[in-house]
Amino acid sequence: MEKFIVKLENEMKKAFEAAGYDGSLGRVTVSNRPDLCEYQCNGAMAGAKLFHKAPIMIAEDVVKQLGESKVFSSAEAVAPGFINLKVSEAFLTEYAGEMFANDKFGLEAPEKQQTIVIDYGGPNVAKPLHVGHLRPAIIGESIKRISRYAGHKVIGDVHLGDWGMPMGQIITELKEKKPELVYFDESYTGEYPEEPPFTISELEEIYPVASGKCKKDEDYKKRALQNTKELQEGRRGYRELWKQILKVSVTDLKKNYEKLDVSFDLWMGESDVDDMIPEMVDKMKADGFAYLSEGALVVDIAEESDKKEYPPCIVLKSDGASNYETTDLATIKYRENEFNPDAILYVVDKRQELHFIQVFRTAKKCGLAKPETSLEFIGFGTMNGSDGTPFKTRDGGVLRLEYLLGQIEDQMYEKISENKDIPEDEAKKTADITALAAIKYGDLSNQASKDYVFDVDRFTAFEGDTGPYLLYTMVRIKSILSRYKEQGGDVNRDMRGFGEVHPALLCGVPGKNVFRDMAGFSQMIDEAFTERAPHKVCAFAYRLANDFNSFYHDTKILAEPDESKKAAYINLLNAVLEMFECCIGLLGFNAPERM
RNA sequence: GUUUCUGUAGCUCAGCAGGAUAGAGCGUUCGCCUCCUAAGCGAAAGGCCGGCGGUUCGAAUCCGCCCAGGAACACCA
Repeated sequence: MEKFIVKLENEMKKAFEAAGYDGSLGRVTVSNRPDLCEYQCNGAMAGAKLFHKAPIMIAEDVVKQLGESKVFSSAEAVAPGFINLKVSEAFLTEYAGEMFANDKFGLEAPEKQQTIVIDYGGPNVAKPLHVGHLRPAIIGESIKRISRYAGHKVIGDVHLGDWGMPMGQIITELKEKKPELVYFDESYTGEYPEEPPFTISELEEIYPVASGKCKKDEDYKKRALQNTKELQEGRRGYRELWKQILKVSVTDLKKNYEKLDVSFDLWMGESDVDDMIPEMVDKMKADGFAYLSEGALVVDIAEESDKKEYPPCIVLKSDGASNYETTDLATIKYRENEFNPDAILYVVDKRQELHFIQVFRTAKKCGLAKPETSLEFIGFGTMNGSDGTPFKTRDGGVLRLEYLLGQIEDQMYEKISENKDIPEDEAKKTADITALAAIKYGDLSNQASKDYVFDVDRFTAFEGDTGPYLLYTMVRIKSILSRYKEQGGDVNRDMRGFGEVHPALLCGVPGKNVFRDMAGFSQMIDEAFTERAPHKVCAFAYRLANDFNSFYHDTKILAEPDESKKAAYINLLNAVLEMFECCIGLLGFNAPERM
């Protein structure tokens, strides 16, 4: 079904054309002067030059045509040429009825369903998730959900860092510590044990040790490089050991992502495309794109329109080994072969932009990606502490994600248990839900590309424009609905009832605002999807919550003596709640029953 | 140095296919719980939208030049 604003625009277009002007002038926007009108059209001013006429005259001509309009209850021309509009309640009601009778609140399926691969997360195996992994997980997950809701086929890939030097380092350290392990016996030909030779916490300890030794000890580093090479070349024991590293690590990562309510369709990594590399590289050479420069195999990516010099893309290092660019290129090729996507989105730290420019250009130039595939870099900004510098623990180390999460959950728990008399296990559960909402909303309500300040105190304060505020609004609705049910009311009402909505719902300004907010839903989804902008969902939900809370404040719902009016209110509550559920679902969190 | 991003209220941020009086939240001040959860609602104070020019009837928004801060700039991912 057509978007609400489009319906308004169509009405304006007709009026412009009937008055003898260009219909394209009839663009309608939500008013920036709510004291004067609900919607506005500034087309008369834009048309002044075109038609050599004073804007106010054009506006008046158009307004005259709207006299009979069923869409607008009022339209006036205001100096210097604004057209101020209010929608008719009948029209709004009709739209709302239709909206709730349709799936997804009347959101139209896309003209063409796209296949979109989203690459987000990007954790390294054998290393715990830390605060740096929070943003890609939250933003990527939300973009994935929004894109899917918009009607597209979406594949989320965690894209593990599971290949290369760190793996060799771990093997080296393990060999030093436990040389007796069967994995290191080159003459061994039997089956390898099922049980991993380490736990996740042991594994997590090994890597920093190995990495530290590499920096100090040249000889150790050489061995690590050698072991990396042997792993990549397929030494049997190393491969088996590596599989164990992967297994233990992925199990742990899944557990952690699950806590964040973040999930991936694919758990692939850099290693998965390793065997595609030789062929890919050979072809790049044969086609004349890749050549040796300073020992490394590179592809030039400079373009005429460039304002600065771009270094070439290094496809193979001078020792012949692959690097980050190599696996990313092969991964593009893999995704093209496997999914034939319309777009591949990379939700990664914005500091990696140059790398992705290199990879994208190389992929297009060498035909790894088809020309029409949209390769998009969605860079997010740094998460800073309240002092404005990158988020660190007090002693300067990286903060593990689970500690951060736990810390916020604990604070939430305290707050909840001091406010309300709730059983302990429910309080704990509610605290976890609320903490996640606070973190996710706090992140997503800012534009992804900007750096943002992660202020634990501000998030746990949860007043104002926060996730918990949304949840609180929802909980209030749920509370009324359950009471209504206790009193014998029918809560599972049919939303089609809005077709004959009770006039009482719209007569007050707050009620009408709630309806107008909801009517903008499909427009908002459209923008959030095309602009990859979850913060639009936040802004929408926050506005709806504000307007709903005003309505809530001056409407006594359960105390309403007129039963039909009360039923209409309940209908509205159901509708608003449903829309909230949808919005927070797109943002990646849930609401508790009570808080 | 080059390129690039950012600069909006004391703080954290929206707004940027140009439009009326630049919006929120926090914080500050003042109201509102005999009433469905006050994690709420209502109101006030607080701004030469980094600076200077330009385009335009009209600029936070578009263009140019400055200033300040961040980031990236070939074999780490």
